[in-house]
Amino acid sequence: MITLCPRDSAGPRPWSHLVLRIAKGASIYHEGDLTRHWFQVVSGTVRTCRFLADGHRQLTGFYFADDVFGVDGSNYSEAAEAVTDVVVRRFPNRILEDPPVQDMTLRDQVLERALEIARQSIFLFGHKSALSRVAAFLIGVADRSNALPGIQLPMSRADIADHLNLTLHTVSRTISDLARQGLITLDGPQNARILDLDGLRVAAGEAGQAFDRHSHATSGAKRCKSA
Amino acid sequence: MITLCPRDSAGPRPWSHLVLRIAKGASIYHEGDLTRHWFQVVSGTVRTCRFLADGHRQLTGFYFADDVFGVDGSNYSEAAEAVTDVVVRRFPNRILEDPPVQDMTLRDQVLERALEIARQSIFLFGHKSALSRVAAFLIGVADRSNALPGIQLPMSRADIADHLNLTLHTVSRTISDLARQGLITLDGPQNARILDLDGLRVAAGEAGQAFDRHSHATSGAKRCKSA
DNA sequence: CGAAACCTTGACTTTAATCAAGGTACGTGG
DNA sequence: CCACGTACCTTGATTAAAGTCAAGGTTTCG
Repeated sequence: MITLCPRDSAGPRPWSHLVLRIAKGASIYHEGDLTRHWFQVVSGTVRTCRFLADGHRQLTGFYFADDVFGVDGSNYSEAAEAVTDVVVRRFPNRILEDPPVQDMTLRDQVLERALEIARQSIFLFGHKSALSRVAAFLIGVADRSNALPGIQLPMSRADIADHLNLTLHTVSRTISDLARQGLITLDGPQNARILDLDGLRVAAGEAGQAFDRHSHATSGAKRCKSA
Repeated sequence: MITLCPRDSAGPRPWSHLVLRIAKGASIYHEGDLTRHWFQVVSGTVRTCRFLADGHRQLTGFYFADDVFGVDGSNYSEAAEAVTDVVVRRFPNRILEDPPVQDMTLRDQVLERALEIARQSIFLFGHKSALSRVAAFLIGVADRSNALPGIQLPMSRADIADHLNLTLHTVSRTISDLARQGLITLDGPQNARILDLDGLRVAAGEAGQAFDRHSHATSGAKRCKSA
């Protein structure tokens, strides 16, 4: 976890930031806006999204407590919106651009975290079926919260669908299926609990137990001729 | 573009690196290996990939001349393989970890570029149909090469398929369709040319001409309550 | 208490995957 | 130089999966 709050640090130069409250559904910034700030979630859930010409919406990420978002080039390549009522810390972009004081690694930490989150999103799309994609999503959300085996799903089915490139119908059906199979249990639409994590991993195609990743004689990929 | 080659710089501390030649199909590093180095493509094409438990292969990116790859945490989260015969520069990871000399921005530049490439991969998956996904892929490859309107496709149809989460059949059919529609023309499987870029953008669902991205009254996203 | 927003499920349609066959280009060895 | 084998690409027919259309249920909030 990245510790960004200057209140808790003994460093010589506290970073000034604003704490903002944003209502559920409100926009935090738009795609194309100048990147004057970046943000860290204090509480609640944020989504980043883009709109395609055909009207489709793509959710590129969900951000929970302590997650950082809004790190981008000169203009935001995606919008950010509040999934729930949200409290965020807003940092001026400048503190990422300042010459290093002694914590030159701040920008690096933030970039690394952003890259890690982006890679997780990419990995989601390696999953072929709706079942495996939803299962992988649930595992991912569970991993990032500290309430295991509980899973909080503050976002709507439509949000999940636009994140996984499925329809809300398929998402709903698939979650119901997972519950029917006994891998999870639902206590209302926003509140799930994992009953069988290994089973869920198998459903996600990510191996529940031991798995030799070198055993795949997949077409074309000649292995072990390392440089 | 990131200028990394110390030979061309007047800086006081040239970064030592090895130039490596890697044969087509050979592995450069494996998923899980310690990240002792990162790389920059000199010539040829590299792919990064992961294997899922069900045997599926996921290609998380293609890297062309000047692109940087292999920037990761303590262990590589994906393997890298040579799509063609390849020449790369290999840099010791250490030079990213050194305390800043005066070019403290090197790591930042590399991370930013990696993040940008990762985001482009994510955006690919915002596309619903096989047609729009393939079209977006072709545009992306064309953008990154400087041979417009030509498109070099050094990777196989299977590679493209595993990158777009489609089958090689669907990729092949879709490329044929695009040619039949007159948006591109093929001169052998690895060599395409864009005939109608706007048409291709429309096929990709990314708007060929003017497009008001604020006109979408998409469900749930209340806009313009900016913080 | 009524309306709105969201979730679930069923019936049918569309899309891409699978199964299958054949074609083309390239490299190797006779 | 040609014949063969291999790897890769294309296309057609069929099947499976997800999308679409439609209806009804639940929760929340005014």
